[in-house]
Amino acid sequence: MNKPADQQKKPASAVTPRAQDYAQWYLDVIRNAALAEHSPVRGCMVIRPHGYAIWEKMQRELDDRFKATGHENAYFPLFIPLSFLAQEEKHASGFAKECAVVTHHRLKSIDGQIVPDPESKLEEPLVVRPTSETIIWAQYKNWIQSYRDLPLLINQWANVVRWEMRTRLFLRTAEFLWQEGHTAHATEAEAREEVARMLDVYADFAENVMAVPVVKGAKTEGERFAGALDTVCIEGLMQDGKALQMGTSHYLGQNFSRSADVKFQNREGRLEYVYATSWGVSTRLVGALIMTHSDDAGLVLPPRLAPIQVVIVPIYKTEEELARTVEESRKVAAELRAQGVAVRVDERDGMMPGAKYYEWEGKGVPLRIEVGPKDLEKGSICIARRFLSDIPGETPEQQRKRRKSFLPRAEAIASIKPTLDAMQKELLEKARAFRASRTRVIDALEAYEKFFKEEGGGFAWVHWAGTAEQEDEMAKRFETSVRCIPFTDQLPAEARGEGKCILTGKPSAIRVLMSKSY
RNA sequence: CGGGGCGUGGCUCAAUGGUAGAGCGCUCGCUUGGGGUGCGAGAGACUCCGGGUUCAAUCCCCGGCGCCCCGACCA
Repeated sequence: MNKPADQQKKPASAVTPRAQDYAQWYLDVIRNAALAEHSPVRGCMVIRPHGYAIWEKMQRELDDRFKATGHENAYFPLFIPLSFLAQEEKHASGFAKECAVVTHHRLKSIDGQIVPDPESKLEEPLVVRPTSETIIWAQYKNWIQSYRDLPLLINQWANVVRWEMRTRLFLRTAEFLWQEGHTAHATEAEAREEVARMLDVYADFAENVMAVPVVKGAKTEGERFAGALDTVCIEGLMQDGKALQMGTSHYLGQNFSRSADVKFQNREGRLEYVYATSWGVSTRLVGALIMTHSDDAGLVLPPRLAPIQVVIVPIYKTEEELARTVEESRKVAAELRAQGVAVRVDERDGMMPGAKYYEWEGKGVPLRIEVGPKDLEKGSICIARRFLSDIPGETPEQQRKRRKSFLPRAEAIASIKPTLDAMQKELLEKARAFRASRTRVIDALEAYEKFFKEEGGGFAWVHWAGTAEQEDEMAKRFETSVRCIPFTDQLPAEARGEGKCILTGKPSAIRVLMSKSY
């Protein structure tokens, strides 16, 4: 059996599914599945059409939720004058090491070499936005005078640049796409409500759209956003046992309104600085999606994010059969589209059906319909699912058979939407079951070490009362960190209650989430 | 910025101190079609760059550049 070169060479992980190798297999999948690749510009990524289509679907789902919570979209400049960044001290030092800086505005040919024209040096360098707080708040100063102007609820879809030392496709690239919400409020309470509301939006999106279960909680001081008083986040668990921060929402207090001098006159007529929040998610979510659901056959996409939900493959021998099966395929496609299902008919000629199956499975299409001469005779349709929950001991061959079902035409078409909905739920359940199998409540360092060094790791609920230095110690010894201090309702029942810090033995009121992370 | 690995047709990789070969992909023809059809023909490479050793370097040595992986930094 001949296979394409990119699959002949199986990654080591397919043979030895060691957790550590597994992640690399997924990163490999990203490339092989033609979602994205690194661009010639160091550390940047090129998102290919199939990958971008997933991001577009994410955008639409998120944008609907932002609108539903009263937000509007706007756009602010890519370039930030250096002095703006210097205004908020902690913010500036937090981003200082990772900024791209524009210093000239013209090129010149000197001795055949194209170089920045020394004459064109900018008086003040411009920073390519690593995030937009400073430039947005410089605008808000003009937009906010009275309590009647508040709350100001704005979101921006944009690209940002962070010149990281080390990049990872989808998880950390020099340039990435994201959305950043920046809101202004009259009171602290209102701003804090906004912070919580948007985190809930993210959690809802992660679980119900991405089918990735998440833990909501607060960051420790060391992991907080530069310039924030409080950072809350959602944390997901990837299949290699590492945690991934999937979204953050920050309470900024009056830090940015003070440095940008944004005051409003309250009902009593007194001037006051406004209260700020910011929140964002990025194309990293596409990485999260892949690393949560993919299997050895390639991507697995939840139906709600699949750019193509159903692919129809006509099967034929003769010209005449080709005409008939293609015609029927198009009819079925039209009927499904009328129901709002995203369908693609794969009419490529000269390609074996099997080759098409492999390709679409690799790209994560949830359902495949096969329309062949036998179906036309019997008035039936063959439906094949991308995945099923595993039955222990089952061979791939057996599962392949189990994944296919032959139904009468009308019944088959009626079953598509319910099946997609069911698959969406199953995927979340599958991810939940995986997370549960890799989650431990741990009280002793020996068990902790064993969990992370021998058992593949995952989420550990442990009591913690250590200092920032002691967090570093845990990082050095076990490569783990405090992912978040969970909201109390996020703790599993067996992890509730007081106890003693796993490292210092000091009393602790609540367990925190510890894990290795990206 | 440290530690490791690798640079050979478009891709994935072989081989050899005497200037290269396969699979896939691509083009053409036939064949085939419910899980990666089969056959034939064809196009396509100054073996990353610079220097050294040698009668002779893609191979050995030194330097550079680039890429990948692992750490520190981070969404």
